[in-house]
Amino acid sequence: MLGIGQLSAETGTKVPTIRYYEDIGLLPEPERTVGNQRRYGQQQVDRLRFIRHCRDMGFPLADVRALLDLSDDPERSCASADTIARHQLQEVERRLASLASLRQELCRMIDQCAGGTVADCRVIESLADHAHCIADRHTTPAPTEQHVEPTRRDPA
Amino acid sequence: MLGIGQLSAETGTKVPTIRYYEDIGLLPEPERTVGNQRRYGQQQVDRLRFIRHCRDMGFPLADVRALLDLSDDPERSCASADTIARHQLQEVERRLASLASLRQELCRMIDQCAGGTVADCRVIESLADHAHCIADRHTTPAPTEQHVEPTRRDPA
DNA sequence: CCTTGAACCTCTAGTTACTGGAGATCCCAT
DNA sequence: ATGGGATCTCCAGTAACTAGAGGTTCAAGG
Repeated sequence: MLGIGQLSAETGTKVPTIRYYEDIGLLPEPERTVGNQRRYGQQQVDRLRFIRHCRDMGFPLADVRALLDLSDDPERSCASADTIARHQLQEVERRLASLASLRQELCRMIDQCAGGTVADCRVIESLADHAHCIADRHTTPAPTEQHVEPTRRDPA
Repeated sequence: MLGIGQLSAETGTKVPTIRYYEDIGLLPEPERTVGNQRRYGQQQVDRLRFIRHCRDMGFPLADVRALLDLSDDPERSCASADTIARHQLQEVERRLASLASLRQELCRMIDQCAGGTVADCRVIESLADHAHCIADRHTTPAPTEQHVEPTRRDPA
């Protein structure tokens, strides 16, 4: 049986995060010592690792929850798991595309900056230059997108 | 002079967002009608467009604030604008790289799923399979990274 | 056996960048 | 004068944690 600190070290999850997962019902309430401290068994360790791996893959917690439900019931068809994963892949590809074009614009911006004062700085100027994005904006009613992936830690 | 709704339409910014920018001091308090309603002039329109464009480029609001300060004072050197932009570019490239590898893993996961029940689903299995990420985790103390870009709306 | 200090407990509040709703008020056209 | 849409303020909620205060508990050393 591990204490919360050990579980934290074992899975690379911060202690408050573990308690947070418990709060929102992703992790079941663990056993406690007489002194009210949490003790975790192997099952919990595995479950938390599953969660973390999902998060590393960019799945939002709602998806993680769905995937956990699925994995809790091995008899069910895995079709939904597949669907969730495919959806996530699409999401990732969408983001890749948008980041790529963003990169381009940033590069262009930076390349054009010759130094000097703000008055003739291309970076500022091209940020102030908006014609195209306004046009885009008005031609596309834009189904507002919300979800963002947290890149929660930096394994660099 | 525009009302807040017109400004909203003009810049593709939701009305509450405009008020929010005012609250946090990105937009100055506008004039008001006798009836206490906001009226905006061209300057404000430009400023809001600048902000939106920055946001579209993925700059966090703190950076937007810095860029606005710079553009308010055209005599200053544009070096800091350049620095901010370069930093943002790095950030974007970091994210691109991480998304690309994520994409790979998702693809691999999905390709291996042959259907059937959860018991032999590769998606679930490979999410449960954690050996490598744990290893990674322990070799890199990881300066926890925080900031996340919100991709605030979807011009797709 | 007792003490000390690290690890643990709960609870609250803060982060980023908005978004949504309630309930009241205003503006403009008919 | 009136009706309805736009606007006002304020409060709360979103995702996914993170941080701090102030108080216990555990394990090792003396």
